Amino acid sequence: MRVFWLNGYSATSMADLVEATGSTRQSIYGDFGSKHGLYVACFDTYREAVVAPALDPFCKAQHRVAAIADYFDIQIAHAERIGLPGPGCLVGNATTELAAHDPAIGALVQQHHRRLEDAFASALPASLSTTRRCKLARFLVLAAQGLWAVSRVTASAEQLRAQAATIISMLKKEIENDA
Amino acid sequence: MRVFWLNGYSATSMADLVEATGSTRQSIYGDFGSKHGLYVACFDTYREAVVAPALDPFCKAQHRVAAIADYFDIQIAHAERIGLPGPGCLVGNATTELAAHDPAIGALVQQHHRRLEDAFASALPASLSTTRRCKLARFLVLAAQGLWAVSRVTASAEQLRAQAATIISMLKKEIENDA
DNA sequence: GTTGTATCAGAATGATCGTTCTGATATCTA
DNA sequence: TAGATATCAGAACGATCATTCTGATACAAC
Repeated sequence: MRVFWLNGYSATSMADLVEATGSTRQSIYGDFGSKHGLYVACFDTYREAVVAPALDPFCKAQHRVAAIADYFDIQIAHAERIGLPGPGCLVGNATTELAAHDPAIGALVQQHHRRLEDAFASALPASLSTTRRCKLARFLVLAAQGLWAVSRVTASAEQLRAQAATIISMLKKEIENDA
Repeated sequence: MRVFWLNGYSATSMADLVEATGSTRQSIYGDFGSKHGLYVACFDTYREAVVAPALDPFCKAQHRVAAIADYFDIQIAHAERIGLPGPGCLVGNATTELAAHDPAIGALVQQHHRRLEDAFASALPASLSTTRRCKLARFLVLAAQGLWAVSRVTASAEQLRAQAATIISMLKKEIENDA
């Protein structure tokens, strides 16, 4: 997963995957059928191991805008730990590299966006209308994608934090204005 | 350029390029030296043929926030004309696919970001402080990247326009708040 | 008309790709 | 211990990759 995440699908060879997993070609083909099958499995793993924990706070406490700020903070801290410029978001990378040409991946990406959007929407104040919450949540999904893209070219975690702060600050102003 | 733009670097073969250009292998290698050389040349062409015209209004009239809205509108209209889901932004695609592994491309991407940031900053009101304008301009670069990423998975130009409208609306609220 | 120079399509090249096959080694069952 | 079953490293496969080479064709100048 880490290799796909960092290098993308096309630039990753089967030899890279064998080396990175410490497994064998035979086992990989036995378990996943093909390079593409392994990629899809990595996509699932990413969802469970990276996305789900990050979205967990959104389920536990609703209507808590701070959860959104936490989400960005945690993701940036994670990127910083891995090293910047970093791999960004596996789904974000798949969006630009594969989504248009691979319907299966395209569907997974859209599903991920919906999930992220729902999580963001649930964190927004109950006082806002559903359509309003939806609109802001969509904006946050877009902002998140932009942030991971930037994280692939910048070495500065501080810049990412500043960007996230701007996003959150703008969001709060929107909410205040609606109230 | 169009082939690289749509399919990315790795997924584009020399055969694809020969077919798309109507040229010959020999000519391509004679003029650009390698696939990579051609890609860099396409990057330059993209800058001149796509980015420069889009940024032109920013040079002509400064401190005009409407220029930012126009920028998004024009780019979305262009994407709609090409067909959605579309190729997004060549630079944005290069950011996720190549920037981390190819220093030359990484530098070009950063340079593009700076140029975009400067353009956005120049459109913001003179009443704002330089640091404030810089911060908002950086946000807009991030938002633009997010928007082109979304444009690679959505078939709806209307959704893109709605997203752009949200961004502009938030920006205006920020500006009002600062005044 | 002949010679020199581009330009051309397409074959050749070595490398690498994803995928499969081949035995050898290890692990388990009885 | 004997036999069946996984698991292993690595060779082999055809396809495709970027790149180079080969002649043939078209056009230039003299």
